[in-house]
Amino acid sequence: MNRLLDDLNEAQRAAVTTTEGPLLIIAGAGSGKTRVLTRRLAHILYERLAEPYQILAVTFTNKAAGEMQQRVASLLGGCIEKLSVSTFHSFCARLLRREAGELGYDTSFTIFDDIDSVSLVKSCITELGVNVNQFAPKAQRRKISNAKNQMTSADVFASSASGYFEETTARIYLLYEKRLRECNGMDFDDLLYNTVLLLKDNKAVGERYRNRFRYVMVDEYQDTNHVQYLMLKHIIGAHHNVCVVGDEDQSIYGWRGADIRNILDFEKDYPGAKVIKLEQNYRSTQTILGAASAVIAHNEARKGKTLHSSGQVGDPVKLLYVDNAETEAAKIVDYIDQGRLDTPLNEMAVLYRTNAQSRAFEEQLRRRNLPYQIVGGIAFYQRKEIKDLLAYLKLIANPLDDVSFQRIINYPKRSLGAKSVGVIMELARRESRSCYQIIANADSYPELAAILRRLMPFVDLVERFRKKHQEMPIDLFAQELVDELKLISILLDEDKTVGRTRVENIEAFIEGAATFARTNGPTTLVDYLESISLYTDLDAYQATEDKVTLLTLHAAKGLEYDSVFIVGLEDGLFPLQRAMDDPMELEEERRLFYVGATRARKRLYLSTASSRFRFGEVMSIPSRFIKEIPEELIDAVNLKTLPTRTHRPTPARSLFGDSTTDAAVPEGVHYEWDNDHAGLRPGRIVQHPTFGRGKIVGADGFGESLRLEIMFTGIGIKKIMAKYARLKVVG
DNA sequence: ATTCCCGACGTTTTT
DNA sequence: CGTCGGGAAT
Repeated sequence: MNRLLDDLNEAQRAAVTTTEGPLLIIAGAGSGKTRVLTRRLAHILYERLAEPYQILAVTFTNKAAGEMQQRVASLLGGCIEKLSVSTFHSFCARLLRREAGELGYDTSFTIFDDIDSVSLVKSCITELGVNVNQFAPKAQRRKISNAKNQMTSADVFASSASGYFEETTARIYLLYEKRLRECNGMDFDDLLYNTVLLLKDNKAVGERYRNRFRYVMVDEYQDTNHVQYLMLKHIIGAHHNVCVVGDEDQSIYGWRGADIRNILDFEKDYPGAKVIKLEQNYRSTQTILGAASAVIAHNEARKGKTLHSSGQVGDPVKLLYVDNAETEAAKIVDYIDQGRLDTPLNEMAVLYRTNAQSRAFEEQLRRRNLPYQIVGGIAFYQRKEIKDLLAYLKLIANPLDDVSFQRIINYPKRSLGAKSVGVIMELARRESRSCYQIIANADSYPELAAILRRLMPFVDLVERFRKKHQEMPIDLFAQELVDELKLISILLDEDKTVGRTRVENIEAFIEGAATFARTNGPTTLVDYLESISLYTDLDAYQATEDKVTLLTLHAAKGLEYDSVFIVGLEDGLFPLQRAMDDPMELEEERRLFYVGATRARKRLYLSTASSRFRFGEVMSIPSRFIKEIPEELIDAVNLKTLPTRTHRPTPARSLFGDSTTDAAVPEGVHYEWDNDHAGLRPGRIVQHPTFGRGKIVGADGFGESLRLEIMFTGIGIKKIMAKYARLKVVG
């Protein structure tokens, strides 16, 4: 009677039809999760259990949200307006746009992206006169972010801080919050944090949303962090109709605060919860699934489930031993080229641990004229030229935004350097106004008399465009701004080599704005900026074009390909060095491997290089994950040339033991290197290029992560990473 | 004020 | 290796 239940297995059908009360769906890789989610949504609507606007469905990426929305629409034969399938962040942004006043923000608040946020932290650090070397803006911002993800306000953080370092972080946090508010800005974390504040503490607002949403659905629940967890708690009404879908084996965002306990403890959190496991894998061959399952079985923190493959046995996992990153790329591109005979390029993907690894593959692919696309890397909207242009738009939309102000007040050059900006900032602080508000009234401040002539054109420009922006579509607006600033010719003059691509990026930006204007009809500048802030490169990715895809393992989550190449499988790279001493982090790396391997439908290739350039040269040994795959599933190919070592050791390398300088690496799999920095132990006297002579007084960690405390004469104790410092043992 | 050069420093993954 | 920031030179 209801075709929504067609071609679903029993577990899937149960998941779709269990609509009332808390429900946990454990969805193994390739088990038809998206299908279940969309059918479930459609089922609720089809059965008239709720109106579209009464359902809240959240995912982690805009792309996933968009796809889900579309699939539900096509299941129900029409477009579903008002169905809010969105990301956590965009849902919160929309809610806050409406309710910002309740928290004392203006509704045109600006969303500070990562870069903006770090630069604000940095200026706070400078303002406090704190040593920037001791308190790196990025690290501080990370701490603030972690705090917010735990719903720890600056005040609470400050009251529990002890010791100089924590107390200083607390001061930075407090000032950062103050400045952020003055800018009428929210960072990414605030979107979630403030939403929780509202839902929790504001009776009227909380009630409104709790009454509205009759059904709540969350995808990728294993990746939710504490704030997101709280947000759900506070938005779910008395009905407790909450359905979460996830897979603890695919939790790979712990470093961003995701708390795997959310999914592990769901049944405790929501008493009476039903649990449905989807264990039938429809994607991969038995071999691939067997390899992935064998590896993940080494993890302790699991609910435990067994995936069954319905596919064929398939080819063995191919394992490549190569000399270095270049040969690795060359050989893999060989395989890609050959594979082209029966697999289209868009069905092949190269997965790596760090973005930096993409370069070698790009080179090889370009050399062979094989089309490719990279997902991720430097996000489009984070490019300098785009950020600059965006800063104009942001300042026009929000004159309180001092961060954007500082970015563009002297770009293009207006002869307003650090000194002038300093004067403006001081005035701003004194008058409790934003920088822009100060210069908009520059003539009433004698301090600005000297630079008045240089300020006026800038104010004039911003004012003219502010008046304009409601009258025209956003792309024309941006175009006029670019023309007015003469950005194109400035970019071309500025830099011969990258100027051209920057201009192209500006053009692409305007193109994107045009698309936005076309699809969203008449919108405000604020809406447009919001959509950009929450946009990621991944959202634009489509595997439809006939191109090989290069992407990180993280970015690959949720995607699938016929052939998958997981490269750089070396201890120290994958798993990363820092994860190797910590069992929890190691488990996360293992899950990452599991995610990667289960992206493959038919063929899985792994590769490991015996030496790889990373800050000078580092020898490496095959990833421990390789050994966790049953041998009978692997077809190993040794492409190493012997003898291997032809390079001369760099200064840093000479610190390592001599075992690596042996000319020939034995045939096959096993080679090791001395992980100790010979002689770098307490008591020794060392020579440092900048600090001079010093005595090692403490050591911590080993190998790559060896940290030393060295007492330098006349300087004091310094903490130094042995792998970076060019230390020489002298006594 | 701007430009250019050098050294320090860091690198995971991203909504 | 690349980026970024600081400092000196123009």
